[in-house]
Amino acid sequence: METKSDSAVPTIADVARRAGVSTATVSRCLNDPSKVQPATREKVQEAVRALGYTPNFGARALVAKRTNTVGAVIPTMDNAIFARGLQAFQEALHEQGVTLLVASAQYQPDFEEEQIRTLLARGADGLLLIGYERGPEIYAELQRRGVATVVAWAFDPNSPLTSVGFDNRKAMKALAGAVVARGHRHIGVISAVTASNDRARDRVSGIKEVLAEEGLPVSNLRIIETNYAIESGRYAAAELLSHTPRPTAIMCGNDVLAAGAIREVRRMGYRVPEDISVTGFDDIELAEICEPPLTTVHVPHRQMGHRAALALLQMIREGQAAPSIELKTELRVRDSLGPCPTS
Amino acid sequence: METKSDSAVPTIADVARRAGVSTATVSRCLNDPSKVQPATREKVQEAVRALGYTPNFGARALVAKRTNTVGAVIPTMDNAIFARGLQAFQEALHEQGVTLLVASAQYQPDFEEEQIRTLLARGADGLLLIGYERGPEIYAELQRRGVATVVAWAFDPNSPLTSVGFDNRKAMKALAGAVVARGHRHIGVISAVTASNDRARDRVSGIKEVLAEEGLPVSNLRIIETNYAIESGRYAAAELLSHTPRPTAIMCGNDVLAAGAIREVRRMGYRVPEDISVTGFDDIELAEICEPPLTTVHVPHRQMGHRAALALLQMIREGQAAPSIELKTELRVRDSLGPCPTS
DNA sequence: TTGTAGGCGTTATCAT
DNA sequence: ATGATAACGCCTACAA
Repeated sequence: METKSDSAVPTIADVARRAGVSTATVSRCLNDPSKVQPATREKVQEAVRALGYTPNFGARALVAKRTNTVGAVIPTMDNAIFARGLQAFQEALHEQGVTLLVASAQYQPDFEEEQIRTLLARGADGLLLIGYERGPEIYAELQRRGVATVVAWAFDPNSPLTSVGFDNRKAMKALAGAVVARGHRHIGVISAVTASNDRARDRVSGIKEVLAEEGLPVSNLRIIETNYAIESGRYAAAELLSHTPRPTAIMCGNDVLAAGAIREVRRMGYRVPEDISVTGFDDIELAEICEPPLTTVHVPHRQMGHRAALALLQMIREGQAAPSIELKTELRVRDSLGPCPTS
Repeated sequence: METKSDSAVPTIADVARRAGVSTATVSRCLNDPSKVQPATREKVQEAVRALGYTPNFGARALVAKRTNTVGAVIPTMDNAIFARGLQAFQEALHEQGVTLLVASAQYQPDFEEEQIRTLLARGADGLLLIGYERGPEIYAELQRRGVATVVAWAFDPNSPLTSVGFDNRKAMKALAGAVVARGHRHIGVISAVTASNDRARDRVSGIKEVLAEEGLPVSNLRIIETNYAIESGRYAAAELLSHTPRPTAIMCGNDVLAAGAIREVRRMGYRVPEDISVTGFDDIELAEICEPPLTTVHVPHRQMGHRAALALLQMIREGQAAPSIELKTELRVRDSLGPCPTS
């Protein structure tokens, strides 16, 4: 048998009792200290401290509308691609007293839906999602709940959803242009699985478009889809190089795949970039420590996270959509890209 | 003026009304379907679907004891060190219908405390923490709340807290032993900031102990503390190599730092490992794609995450501490470590 | 098997 | 400036 207040989690009532005031006063003390006299405020704060009281979040969320929490559902935590942007996102939120809760969807659409619902049920005031691609029911649900939502890592001016990101297709086009300009005609592509991944799909489209514009047949492209991992990049590279005609350039959907590809290409005895050029996407730290350093598309991850946070906070406060923001990516031409070897 | 049920978030009452039953029946349907007749169950489920009803988490947490949520507070999301283990942790939880919420503490003790409280306030049934080092008040709070807690990435058989991890000191001793055995006498160390980071401190201790056992003066060690980033590894390496006597081996607190160090060492014109040996810690994917591949300590990240999840779930269910689990690390000797050049 | 009703901890609306 | 009290949405005895 336990007495109620014995070593249990204190409630606002315990604090009120100890401070000799009403629960309402305690509540005011916590939420708007200016509405209570310094003397009583002192008493309450002392009681709070002594008891180690923390407001029950559930109860608070039940009656208030705000939870000061936003959720982010990212495809994976397994590599650094989303880490930098998310870090900046969190920093900006924290400055405004908002807590970030992160859930990973492991690149599985139905799992992502589940995670979104989880965050919603927990009263997230806003949501950060990666890319546009998901079922319409989810969007309907978000709208019905009036949950502020920002899409990042993608940009679509025609979508009703606010996005803070960049045009993946355009970015990859620029890179593919640089590759083709160096004489490469047969290009291997290592992409993420494009089903239910609009970013990956857009990037591949960008490459295809460049080839089309150059009057090159799509058959000059050999595309392998795989999951994001260094090992996958190695396997894919090995396979690409076993084909005839052998590609002289391998364009990868991100830097992680590219790092694996470079490694494998060299292991097989080819030189980079003299024999084979390799490119990445994202410009994470890894890109610079590759040997040779990776030619890639620089994505302003921190800026993206920061501005996404500001947009989301604004939407939460004002209760209406904020304008989308297109961020510019930049080509980073490093040593992994060279001219096509004359065969 | 809005009608209450108009396009708002549905409550259990809405579902009950639509299904023509009481709220209690709906609740039972959701929590223990076997306690309600198939016919009514059908009606309720149809209403749930039609309305797109999701139970309000706050309300549920308020009255029930379980939230089926566990939280993890990790030092950073910025690199892949914790990613793999966390991924496995999440997978194991998800299999049991438990949701993982992640918060990052950015290697700041007070921020970590804040994040822990946030998770607690949100009713997390259990917590995964990294390392032992934090204030006693937090532990008191955890105990008072009866929140199941598991410490990972560290192992201390003497702590009352359950840990699922490995002995950082011992692991690094093994590696340092291998370095010294190859004749290295002057060793540079690039460590994470050891203040409030027991793992980093233990690793450095491991190196010191080996030197002591070999009868080498501690002054043969030159230690630089820095944050975890590839760039930091580069700067630190540059500084280490500018000292006299120049170290012949650089031991790093993790693979990320080591990758940066290798890059810089080579950029400065030294060969690895002929002139300078470099070692890492963790054995993340990066270790294998380094040039040359990194000698490092292999940490069974996925196993650690998996077993931490099982231990935590067990503690939540049984309401008492589970035994700690020590995982074995393994030396991975790759090309970045070579014999000390005879000077 | 199903319905009724009380209470979980908090905030907000009224009084005082 | 402070206190009483009615919600908030859900679960769970207890009743029927």
